[in-house]
Amino acid sequence: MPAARHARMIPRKQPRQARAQATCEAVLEAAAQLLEAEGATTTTNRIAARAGVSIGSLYQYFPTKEAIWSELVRRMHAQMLADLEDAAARTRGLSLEDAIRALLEASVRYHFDRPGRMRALEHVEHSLPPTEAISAIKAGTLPLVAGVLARHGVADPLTAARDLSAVTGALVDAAVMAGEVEPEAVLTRLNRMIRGYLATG
Amino acid sequence: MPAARHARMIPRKQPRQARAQATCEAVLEAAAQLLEAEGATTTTNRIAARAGVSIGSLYQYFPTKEAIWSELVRRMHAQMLADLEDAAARTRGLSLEDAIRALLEASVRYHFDRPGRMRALEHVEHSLPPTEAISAIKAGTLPLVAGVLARHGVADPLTAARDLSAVTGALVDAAVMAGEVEPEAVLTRLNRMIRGYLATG
DNA sequence: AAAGAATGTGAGCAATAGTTCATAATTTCT
DNA sequence: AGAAATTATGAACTATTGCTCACATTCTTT
Repeated sequence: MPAARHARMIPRKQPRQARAQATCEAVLEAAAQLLEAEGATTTTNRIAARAGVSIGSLYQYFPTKEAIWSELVRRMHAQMLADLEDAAARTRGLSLEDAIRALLEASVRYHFDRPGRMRALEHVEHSLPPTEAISAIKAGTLPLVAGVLARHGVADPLTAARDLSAVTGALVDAAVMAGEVEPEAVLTRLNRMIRGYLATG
Repeated sequence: MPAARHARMIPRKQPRQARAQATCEAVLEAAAQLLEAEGATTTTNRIAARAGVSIGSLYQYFPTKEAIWSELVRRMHAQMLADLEDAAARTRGLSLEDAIRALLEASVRYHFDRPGRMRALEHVEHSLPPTEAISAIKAGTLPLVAGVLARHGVADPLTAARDLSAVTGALVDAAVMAGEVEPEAVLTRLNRMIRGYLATG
């Protein structure tokens, strides 16, 4: 990580024209592709090149390389939260089992959608200074799941929600890495686990 | 990642005297501490400094920085395998439930021992070229667990072993990150999950 | 004690890659 | 059309850092 002389803390410009917006999106998409293919050590110059944009343009909208990863991570979590909110809204009146199945389906399908990208983003997130924008979103995800669980009488819903998300992510990752391509099979196994987890006594 | 001119592929020297062995150990311990504290971007010069050794000495025994991470990861997996073998040996004649409890206990306690270091090592492993030495150890871990499961009549023991290890690691990590300090509580929840997972029908 | 082997040292090389800035091109505004 | 604002460019600067090597020190052997 050479040179970071003056450490700019805020983005330089907000894109005002559609052209600038397109530049931002191109940078983000190129960054995501390179992150997945080469990891976080890919260079800003390579990102700009793949985006078909000059390195100067990149730095007009992203103050540092980390800011690019940060925005990608933020979007991932935002998308996930939206999907979960969507699923949670549909759980009214459902049995606990069906409610959980709905939440799981949203989560599992999301993980299965672009497993490589998801993994890579989760990976960079660990080596990123925690952003307010990201923390806010993540802070919303757990209570959302916990709320559904609580409404169905699950004890210690916050811990349960935490356990469930951890287990879901891990199982899907392991399955994908082992070459599984069928979300259904993973969902079935997950459901068995969670049924056991929630079984009282 | 500047300068890597001639890309040495084999270690330079094997330590022959006790003094050299101590140097190696000091480097590895310093590297582990710095990895946990600062991540994989910590510098070789810092590692040498903390080890109380000159940078030249470090490079006498480790051809590259990655080789240091690699050896740390190798040792982690070796230790884990040893613990699991130990536990597996004790499962003869036990019920499925007790056998799994024995394996889980070994795994959970290991994860709880130095959670930060474990997490950091698992993290670097992803960004490391797969070593033969490491692959060999990992290739032994799964069949070991699968063997115990198979002996107790579990269907698809390899998948089950994979699922169980993934879930165990994830649940412990999540619990530790959330501030839990009691292995027992995590073990209890894990056992409930796994009982559900293995329940037929 | 002397030779030879093993180990330790650290200033400095070489290359990388994050970031800037002076300038040009394009779009929007009046 | 002209002015002003926005956006794009990319050569180059420079801090960083993985790693080497010529030399000094310590240990082992005979």
